[in-house]
Amino acid sequence: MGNVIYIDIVNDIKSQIQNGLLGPGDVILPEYELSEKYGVSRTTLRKSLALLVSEGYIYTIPGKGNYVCRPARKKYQLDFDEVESLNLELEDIHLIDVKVIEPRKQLMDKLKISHQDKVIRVRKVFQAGGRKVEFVVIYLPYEKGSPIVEDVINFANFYNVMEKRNMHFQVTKSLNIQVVQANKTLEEFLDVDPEESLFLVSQEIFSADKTKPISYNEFYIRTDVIQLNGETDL
Amino acid sequence: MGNVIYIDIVNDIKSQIQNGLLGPGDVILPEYELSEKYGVSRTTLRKSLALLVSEGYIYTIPGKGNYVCRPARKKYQLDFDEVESLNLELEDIHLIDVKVIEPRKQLMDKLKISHQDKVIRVRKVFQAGGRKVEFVVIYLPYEKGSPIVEDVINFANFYNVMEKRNMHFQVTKSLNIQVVQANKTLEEFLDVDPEESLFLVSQEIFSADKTKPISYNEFYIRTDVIQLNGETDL
DNA sequence: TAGTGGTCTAGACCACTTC
DNA sequence: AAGTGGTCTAGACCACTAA
Repeated sequence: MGNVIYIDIVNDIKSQIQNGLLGPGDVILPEYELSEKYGVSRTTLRKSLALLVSEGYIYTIPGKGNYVCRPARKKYQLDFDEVESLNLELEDIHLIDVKVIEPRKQLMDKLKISHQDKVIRVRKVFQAGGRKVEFVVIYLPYEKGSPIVEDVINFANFYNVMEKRNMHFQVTKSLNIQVVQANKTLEEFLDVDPEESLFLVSQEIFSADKTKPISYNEFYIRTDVIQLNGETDL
Repeated sequence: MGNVIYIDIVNDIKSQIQNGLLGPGDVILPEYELSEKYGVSRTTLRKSLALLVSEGYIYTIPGKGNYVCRPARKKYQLDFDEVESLNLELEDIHLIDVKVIEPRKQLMDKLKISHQDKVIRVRKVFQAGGRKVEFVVIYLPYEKGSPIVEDVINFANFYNVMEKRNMHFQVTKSLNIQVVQANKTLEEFLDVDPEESLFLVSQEIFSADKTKPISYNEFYIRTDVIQLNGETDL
């Protein structure tokens, strides 16, 4: 009984779903009947339905009708940033090396490049709390004279690179989170014990249309300096 | 140049933002001016703006105007389910015990209960690939005669409990992901080596309005049987 | 062919911000 | 008081689905 009609309608339909009055897969009354039932215009009624769709309660099949979704809420909003997700304040970023390398199979796959193409590899170590906490490897497809490499070297995270270059919202990113055992490289650059467990977050950055890979990154993080949080989104 | 006007407008404004023609914090033209500029009704124009808001490109201040967001895309859509996120097919669920316990401080905090309240603790072990891979601890506020306990015991994940009880979309959940060292309990029930690293996913389940805690759960998972994936959402 | 959702209009009234 | 976004209407035409 708020003062906004379309919200009232949303809540009414929600409660019908929650009470089991409307079960998963059921068809909802057609829009014009609903608009009559609630005594509102079809436009307003459709605004309510749009909200219910965006919140995952119903889905629409054009030409057929609106249907109740089955409950499937496994989605969480996760926040990850290679710098800001650390529990400690970053004290230093040390550049290990920048090298043009020949890609291995896995990398060729990730960056969608061929055997002849070259890749720029940037490796860094982040220091916090008086010790090395994160080992970062950034892979970029090699393009002659591309100025982005310098930015990647100089800035802590890709967000800053984007901001500097005025790249707004042009990328999509994906993450893979796992735990791996330290290898020789990690022992050397991160000062960890042999076979110590480390968080490995692999990140792929694409152009907005998901066709052109921009970068593939690996973040090896000490397990005691990071925890990730997620929340269901409405 | 599609055949849907409001999508064209969305793309036009998007490209203005991406080209830097519209910078973060800038005010967009007022709605009635935009509707004139594009030659559409204000209703249609507003549909475009609503889309841009939901995709994180702009935000609105009522009575003032629409503003361009600063780029801040650290959000990922993460999928987690205590059963389906495993790399292996689940073979067996073994119930260890069900016990009414007195809550410690941390648990009192999580479940928002007092010192006198009791808590039901359910512990299970999941088996896959011929070995124990996941140790599950479920905490529920004790309510006399609550039938939910039985469901929690019998079903593999909370999703199934919800489905059986016709609880549709009534909860919000949050996750915390970290890596912990095995303790005596884990050594015993999960057959892991002393101090072996384990994924720990802590899950809080609330009522939809986030006021009433329904359950607090801990999932200890062998690091080699799980990896989590996230993707930026548009 | 009838029913459904998808798009769009032209205009109305309101609440809030700013001056 | 003027300008802004928020809500709502009553109707139109279209594309798709199903019988």
